[in-house]
Amino acid sequence: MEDRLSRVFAALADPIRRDMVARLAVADATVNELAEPYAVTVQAVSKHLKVLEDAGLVSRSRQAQRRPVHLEAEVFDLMTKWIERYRREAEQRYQRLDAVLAEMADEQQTQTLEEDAS
Amino acid sequence: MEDRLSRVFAALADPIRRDMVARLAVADATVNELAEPYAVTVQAVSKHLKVLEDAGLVSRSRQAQRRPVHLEAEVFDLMTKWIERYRREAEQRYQRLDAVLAEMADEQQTQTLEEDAS
DNA sequence: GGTTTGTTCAACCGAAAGGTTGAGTAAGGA
DNA sequence: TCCTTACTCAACCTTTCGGTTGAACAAACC
Repeated sequence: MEDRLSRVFAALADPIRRDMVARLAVADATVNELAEPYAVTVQAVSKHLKVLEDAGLVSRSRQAQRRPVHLEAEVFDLMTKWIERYRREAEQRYQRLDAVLAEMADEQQTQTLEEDAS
Repeated sequence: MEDRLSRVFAALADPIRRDMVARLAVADATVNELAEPYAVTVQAVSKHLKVLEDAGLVSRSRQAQRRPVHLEAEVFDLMTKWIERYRREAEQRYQRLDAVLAEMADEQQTQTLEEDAS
């Protein structure tokens, strides 16, 4: 799974990682702060952060022994663009189908009216 | 990974599945049609489709022996909403930081001007 | 210099993911 | 009825994932 988009989607497929992203949207946090609410070891959280970092979703600086984690909002654009593109196509197709069905209904009604008239 | 959002993100973390979604955005297709371009067996593609179906991204009907696959565009909203929510928060926070930095720069300049005046 | 705090690295484990082959089912066509 | 087409199920294999424990490193603190 080497490509960027795959890494980003995979990173957000985990509930703990999504929750960390949600919390990081509010404020930067250290590894220990992030680990606190979850029923897993701090090492596990450290691994989760590596996944998020490899996906480009977060960056880490250094502050004494602490490694504050910061959310990188730009990466979200990648996903949004991908999603919106295909959703739009699919919706347009759906609307075309609706149009075709409406046209067929119209024709049907015209036929019925002609029958009534005869 | 029982929750809906996790299943959707996980489903789209695979390049083959993302490509299938891209093609299904253009037109419905059967399992064999979908399998054709990839260097994997049709059974593997069948498994991929099950993943997409469990995530609610596609639905399947029946047409003689064929099982046409159809893209369900609504599920994309779930993801988009999630992404946009946290991106917006993170961006606002970034802009607040910008404002603080700008303010600090202003104060710095004011101080410099005062020093110049004295 | 030794200890505490914050974090990562390494080795391991069980479960799930993504692939295979081979057999089974379901429905049209000869 | 038999054959072919379209697809799924079952069993298996290998790699990755998410977790663990235990040790190591890095920087403050006493």
